[in-house]
Amino acid sequence: MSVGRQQPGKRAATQADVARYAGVSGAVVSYVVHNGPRPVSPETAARVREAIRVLGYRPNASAAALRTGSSKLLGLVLPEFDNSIWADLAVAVSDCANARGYDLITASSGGDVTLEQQHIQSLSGRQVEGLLVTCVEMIDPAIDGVADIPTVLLNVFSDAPGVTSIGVDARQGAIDGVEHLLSHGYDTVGLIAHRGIDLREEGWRQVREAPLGPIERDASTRQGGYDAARRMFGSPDRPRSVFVCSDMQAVGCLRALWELGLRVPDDVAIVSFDGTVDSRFTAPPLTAVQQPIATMARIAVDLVLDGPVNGVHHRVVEPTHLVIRESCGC
Amino acid sequence: MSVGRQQPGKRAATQADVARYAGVSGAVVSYVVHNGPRPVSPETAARVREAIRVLGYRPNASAAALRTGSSKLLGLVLPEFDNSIWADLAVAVSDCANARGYDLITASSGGDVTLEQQHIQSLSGRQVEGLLVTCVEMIDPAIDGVADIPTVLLNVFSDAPGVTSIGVDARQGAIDGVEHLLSHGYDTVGLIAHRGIDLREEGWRQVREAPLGPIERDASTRQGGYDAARRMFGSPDRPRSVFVCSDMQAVGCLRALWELGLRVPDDVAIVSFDGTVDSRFTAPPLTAVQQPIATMARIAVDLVLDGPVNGVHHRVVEPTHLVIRESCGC
DNA sequence: CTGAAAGCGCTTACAG
DNA sequence: CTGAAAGCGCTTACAG
Repeated sequence: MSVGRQQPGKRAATQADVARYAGVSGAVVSYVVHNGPRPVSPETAARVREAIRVLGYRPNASAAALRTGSSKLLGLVLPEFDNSIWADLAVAVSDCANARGYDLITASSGGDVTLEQQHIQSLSGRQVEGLLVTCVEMIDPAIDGVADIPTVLLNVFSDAPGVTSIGVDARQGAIDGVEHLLSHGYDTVGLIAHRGIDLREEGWRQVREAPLGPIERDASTRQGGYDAARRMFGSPDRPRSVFVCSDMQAVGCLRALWELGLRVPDDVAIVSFDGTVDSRFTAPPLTAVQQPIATMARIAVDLVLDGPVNGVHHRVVEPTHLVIRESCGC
Repeated sequence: MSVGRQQPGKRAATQADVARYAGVSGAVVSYVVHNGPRPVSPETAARVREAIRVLGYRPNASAAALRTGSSKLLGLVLPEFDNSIWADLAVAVSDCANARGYDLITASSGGDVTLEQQHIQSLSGRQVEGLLVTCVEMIDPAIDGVADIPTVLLNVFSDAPGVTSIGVDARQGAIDGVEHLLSHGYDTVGLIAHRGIDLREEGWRQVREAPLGPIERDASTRQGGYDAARRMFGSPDRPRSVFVCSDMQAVGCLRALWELGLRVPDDVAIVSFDGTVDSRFTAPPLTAVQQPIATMARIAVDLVLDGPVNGVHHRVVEPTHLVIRESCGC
């Protein structure tokens, strides 16, 4: 059984071990591992490859990184993991990174600016070649002090000079979602919002002069959406429809409505924001303003790797896309 | 504005830069950064700290890793990310790692054994000090060849000598879930299972001599659960209750039942396996056999870091815990 | 086509 | 309490 061969304390083979075994110099080992930059005769290359196989040699990435200054590592900092939108982003970024030969270190700040700052410092110490940061706060001082690392802010709308950011037009997305509900003839559109400032909330306010309905703010979690919905729909003057600022909150909202015996979309119509896989499998499936996560991930990775990034104000805004499912009553 | 200070091309400060600025040797810089192992006078230390601050010095982790042989990096390989149970595991492992001063590189194999193998090789090249692997196959040859890295298999039930693994008693968990349904007096208990061999399926079979109900196998995703449920509950001889082998599949199943106009638990009672946060916020919330993910993550991290691990057959089995919610009809 | 050697940025005995 | 120096394992001009 192959796994049985695991033994404790075995020292990893080095380039020098391979060179000795194959009777060549370390340089040649490097040449065959990287297929260059100098040519190697087929016979020698074969001997080296055999030695690599026999000794189980894997080049020490730290040594290579130190020598070349290239760690082949990207860093991703997220507010939290327990939210499909960030989990989706992590997957998408990881895939893009891998496709370009990079590994990804992901760190979650739990919404704590201090922790976020620590992670960024730690990642920069690891000489990551690019840093993707989804800030806890709109513009975050933590990205300061890592000026030597190409950084892009994700899902944040910074107009600061010298900062590159990418995100959707959340205000317009919210407007699209709210107007879709209005187009169904619902007289009121409540809002379940995040805590803190949010362009989605601004979008909702902007659709009409007068408020469209009640607003409840809570955490961007299932529980937050649940609590907000219990408050909003527990009273008799509940709105006829609601725009929810994240899929996570919408999942909690759906659960609250179910408990209250309110049917979706018959009693309450819902449109949510994010369009993660969660929104496709609720009952009923959620009509949602979809963020193009995969596209944003790809652009962000390309940006940090191919720049220009730092010191350049570059602001990529991707459009959202309303996906009609059943929760809106279409 | 602090972020405005980002400039392109700035070279990161090195230990030598700090030493020069503070008028000390590199050794002293190292001593104050690590608070040892040699003492430094308070005045000198203060000067060094000032230099570090001014120059924005962050020690090069690659150089330190190369010198000490300790990368302070852990590796986690998962089948896929788009499943709450793995996302939860990634969070839990990341937290444990961070608490011990380690960063985590997470790689997802997408269920592909070749890709899994590549990731393991890549991670081992990065000199990760521990490797946590959730195998695509029950016992995986890919963990071979990295004998110098402490490795533990997660959520896998290997009796192979020389392999350390940790997971729940899935067979017993399934038995508990199925028996709970039977205790409600339901005459049939269907099974929505994973593809491939699965101890949960064995547990379900083991409860009675005769089959308890129909079985449908599909992917461990929301879509897989949805498809399986459509097949199982689309026919008139549908079971009165069902045990679903993962929360993801249960979410899809709930959606299918909703489409078919079947109420939970009145028409169909459900118990699922995993107990992730998803199971708490479905409508109705799912009674579930809960895996102690945080506990397993902690034990796994402690094992790879404090061993003994490789070459030792050590098999940690954690109990599951049935969490009663509403989908079972209690 | 191949080898000897420098140097990436650290940490840590060793000497003072 | 501090410094000079070796060496971790690579990659890459440079010389042959």
